[in-house]
Amino acid sequence: MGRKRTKPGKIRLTEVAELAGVSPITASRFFRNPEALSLTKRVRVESAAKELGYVPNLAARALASQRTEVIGVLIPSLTNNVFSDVLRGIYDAVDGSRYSVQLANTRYSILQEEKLLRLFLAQKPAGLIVTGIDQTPESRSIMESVDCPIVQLMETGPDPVDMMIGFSHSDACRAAISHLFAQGCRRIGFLGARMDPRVQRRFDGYVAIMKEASLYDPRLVVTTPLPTSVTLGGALLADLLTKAPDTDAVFCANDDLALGVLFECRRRHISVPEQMAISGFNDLEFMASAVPTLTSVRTNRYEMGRDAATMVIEAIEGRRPEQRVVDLGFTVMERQSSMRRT
Amino acid sequence: MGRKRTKPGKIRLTEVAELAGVSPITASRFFRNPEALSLTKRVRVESAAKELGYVPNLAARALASQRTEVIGVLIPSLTNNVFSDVLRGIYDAVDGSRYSVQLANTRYSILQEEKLLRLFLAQKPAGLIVTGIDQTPESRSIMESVDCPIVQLMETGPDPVDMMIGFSHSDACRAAISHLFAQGCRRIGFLGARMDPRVQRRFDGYVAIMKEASLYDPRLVVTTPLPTSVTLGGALLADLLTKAPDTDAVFCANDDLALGVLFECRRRHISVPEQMAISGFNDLEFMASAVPTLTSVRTNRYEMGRDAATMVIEAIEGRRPEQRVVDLGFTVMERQSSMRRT
DNA sequence: ACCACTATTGACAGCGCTACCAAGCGATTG
DNA sequence: CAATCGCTTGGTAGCGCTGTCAATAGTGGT
Repeated sequence: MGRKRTKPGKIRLTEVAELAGVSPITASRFFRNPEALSLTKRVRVESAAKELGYVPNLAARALASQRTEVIGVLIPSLTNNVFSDVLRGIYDAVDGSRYSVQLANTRYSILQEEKLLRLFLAQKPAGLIVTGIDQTPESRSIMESVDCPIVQLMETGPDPVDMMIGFSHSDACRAAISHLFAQGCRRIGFLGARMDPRVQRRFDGYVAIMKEASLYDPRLVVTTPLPTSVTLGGALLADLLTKAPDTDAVFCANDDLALGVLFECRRRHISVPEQMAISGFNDLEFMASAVPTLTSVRTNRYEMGRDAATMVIEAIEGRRPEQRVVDLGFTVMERQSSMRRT
Repeated sequence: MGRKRTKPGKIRLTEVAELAGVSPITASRFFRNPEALSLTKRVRVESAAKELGYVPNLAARALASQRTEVIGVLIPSLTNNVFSDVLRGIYDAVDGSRYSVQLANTRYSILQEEKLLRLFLAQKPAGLIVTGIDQTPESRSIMESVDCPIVQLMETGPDPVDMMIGFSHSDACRAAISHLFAQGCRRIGFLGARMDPRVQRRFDGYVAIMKEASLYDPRLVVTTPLPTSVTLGGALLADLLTKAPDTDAVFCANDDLALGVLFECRRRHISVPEQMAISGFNDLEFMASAVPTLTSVRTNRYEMGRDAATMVIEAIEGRRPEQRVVDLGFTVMERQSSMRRT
């Protein structure tokens, strides 16, 4: 004999089936596809399960069925407010479904992402949500050869692996710069920290529109690979003003930087927006209540997470969405920090 | 016969064992306890596994061993910066170990927490990290009857279920109020949002020290069950000034509120700290770079998460920590927003 | 040389559940 | 009235791994 037998107190599917007077396989079906049972058996199994307090053993289920009910989520950071909003959306959509979330943090490394991807896929997740469209070629081909639904998050672009939900960072940045143009700003600086692919694309949008207006000047650009922070926003503005003292506006690649810029302007007695217009990006909650209120680009982060999870779940259950690529758009929230003409 | 046989391409432990020329059980031991093997077999199994690209099937392992390598984490919110720092600590400590994190969000509901706890424990996690010390009696007895290590996070208190790591919110609040006393403040308001148990204990500390100084006045207290935000900080200050126009300082139960108060003071041309001293709580990054810089109580959130996860892992592996209750303390970061006498 | 003892290794029998196939059954059809 | 169909139900045989125990090999003491 192998080992000591199962602890007698343990409720297995067999016990439920016995109490309900059906075969184990029928009881099993009840939990996976109740409609397949006749009404009488369905009721009997249900009450038996409730009476015994049965909880399915997920490990056994996964082993026998070669599938799990786990949705893997790969995000680059847990700290960034942007991702916590996205995550909240994902968890809200997944809670209440039969699925659960397995979260992993790539720390902005696509090599780490590739590693985690392999790890996830070895456990046969039901679905996958990944951040961005800049996977390694290996990651890409791993994802393409896998048979679970995948959503790429945060950006839109050509050539989705499977599904995609996000918006155009480049266009969003262009819209913010256009707004600054309309306010009469010409020497518009670009501040960026942690140049991840999303920030890079915002930067591309900035360069393009500035060049189109023949206003591009490399001295107006200050970026750093350091992680973003409010303090850093102040430091980057200081750099910018050293390189280009005639700067009349700054586009900050995220809102933390914008807040830091606002504080730095106060410190230096630079009036906002008269001497310096400011635009942030993401429209975090505090932007609307700063003094002056801060212009930003609203992105639909919560919705992005929620809809991504919903798309994955629908696809798992065989209901593929009509459109594989969803653009959630953005809105330039024009506020005091950039309103020169009113 | 039951079903179609395993897809031939699939690498199982058996294949690894075969290639290495050992029995499957020996190969199995290699992955769980390499030291138990002789050097030769260890090397042979290792290279065989690498050559075949073997990845263990966790479902099978969990089923056979009746254990998992999952650490369940229950937190009340994904949005709050405080928890994202804690989570980052947890993930940092768990990444690189054999364990993985299963995260669930209680949404500040202890009933939800109880439900999730049952769900987790049914899957036999290797360890558990829960937030706070205010579980329902049922949750409490469930946790006590379970045999995996458990860490309670965020607070210290008597009577841990198992282990505990945090600090005294009441003492931390008292320390901040003492500092405001030392600066000559007497009419010190308390602003609180989302009155979760931690905030409640900060409030208890406030009431106690104010009463000791015979300065307690209910008109100085403004709280709301609404979730916290910067905007809300401004609104709460407005309420406070209506009820108690002679307020000369505010203690904000978190930093978002403090930032909102700062902005509201600017809006109303109330000078900080001369007319109004401000203290926040948690010491988020932006506090040090606001203008004026904002006083806050630094809490060691990242360390809390990291150490909690480390304690759980150590305990799982049989190395119980000497002290079951760890107090990580706090530091009042005295900054411009409260420095009246310099 | 013999024995107790430890360090390695292997055989066996499941862990709890589900995929696959087939059988039972009443209803429908030619 | 037999053949057919669709729906429900059950039997069988694993899914890939590990706990338990026994067997074997190696060690040093007397």
